Amino acid sequence: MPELPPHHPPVGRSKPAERIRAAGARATPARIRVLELLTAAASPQSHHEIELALGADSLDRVTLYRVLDWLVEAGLAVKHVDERRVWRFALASGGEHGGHAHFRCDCCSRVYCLDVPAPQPPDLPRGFTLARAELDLTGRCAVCNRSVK
Amino acid sequence: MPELPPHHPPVGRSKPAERIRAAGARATPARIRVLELLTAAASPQSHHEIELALGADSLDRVTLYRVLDWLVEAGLAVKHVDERRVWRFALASGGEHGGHAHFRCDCCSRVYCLDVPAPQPPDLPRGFTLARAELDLTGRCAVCNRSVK
DNA sequence: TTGTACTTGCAACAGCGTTGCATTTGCATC
DNA sequence: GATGCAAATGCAACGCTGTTGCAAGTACAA
Ligand SMILES: [Mn+2]
Ligand SMILES: [Mn+2]
Ligand SMILES: [Zn+2]
Ligand SMILES: [Zn+2]
Repeated sequence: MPELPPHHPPVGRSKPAERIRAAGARATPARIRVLELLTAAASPQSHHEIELALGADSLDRVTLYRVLDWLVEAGLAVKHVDERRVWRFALASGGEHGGHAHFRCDCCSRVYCLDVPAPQPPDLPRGFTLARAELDLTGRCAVCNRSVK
Repeated sequence: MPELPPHHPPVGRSKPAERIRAAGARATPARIRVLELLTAAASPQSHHEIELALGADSLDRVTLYRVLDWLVEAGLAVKHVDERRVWRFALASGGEHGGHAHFRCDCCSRVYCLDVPAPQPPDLPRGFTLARAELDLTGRCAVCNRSVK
């Protein structure tokens, strides 16, 4: 097994196992596989989509929920509800989906990353604290529009 | 019972029963009460909140779901999921909550109407059609911030 | 290699919403 | 005002997404 190179890549880009240990937890197969999968994903993934992607030798349902929750707690992932009341998970801001807007298809529920910058956070009433400001776009995607032409 | 005045008010503002019949359905007590309630509501309401507001002589749970769904189908209301994966209902765009942004508290899940104009809808990729563009703000509200001081 | 706290898997559960079906009711028509 | 019927309701059973409790297994520090 090769030595680590003298200079590690930045944490946000290091290997899954390292990133998990850096967050103070054990690098288990479950966490590694899920983190790899989210890293490769082109859009936010639902629990169900991840289960399918993991294939036959999937994790236990509950374990997957716990892995996903841990990734969020650890700051490695973010989760949002989609218009079907399902959580969708993506790498956290340092990762992929922090700086741009997303489009959610009402019909197929797919999520698309757009080349639209995140909106300017507005002033809030006294006493409020902002965690997140997102431009939320919904409608029908090209795929669905074609099939109902 | 007094006669109708010679000029009706515009449909969007007429009495609940009229608005319901104008949408081609029967003006039942269930629909009238729920529509009145949404008209008076200061922010988008969940199924549960509406049940509580209706009080002891509430509707059947399922009937309330069906009334709410009908209101949406008929274009009289809009529904969105909140961060707890619960549907929230508000009068449709002609109504109250079309022209401004909302703040959702991650802690208590309340929805606040803000004095921030709705965002400019951006250009979408070819083949996509936009149904809704919303500025989605989340964080902690003043009430929750006070109680955890 | 060993010990232990952290993870996992399984079963049971909970919340929110939906479906099927028998009964009731708004309202168009007479 | 009475009549008839499609539309709306109430109730029970169900489904999907996510959670909790607990015994068994495992990563990794020592
Ligand atoms: Mn994205
Ligand atoms: Mn509003
Ligand atoms: Zn689509
Ligand atoms: Zn709050």
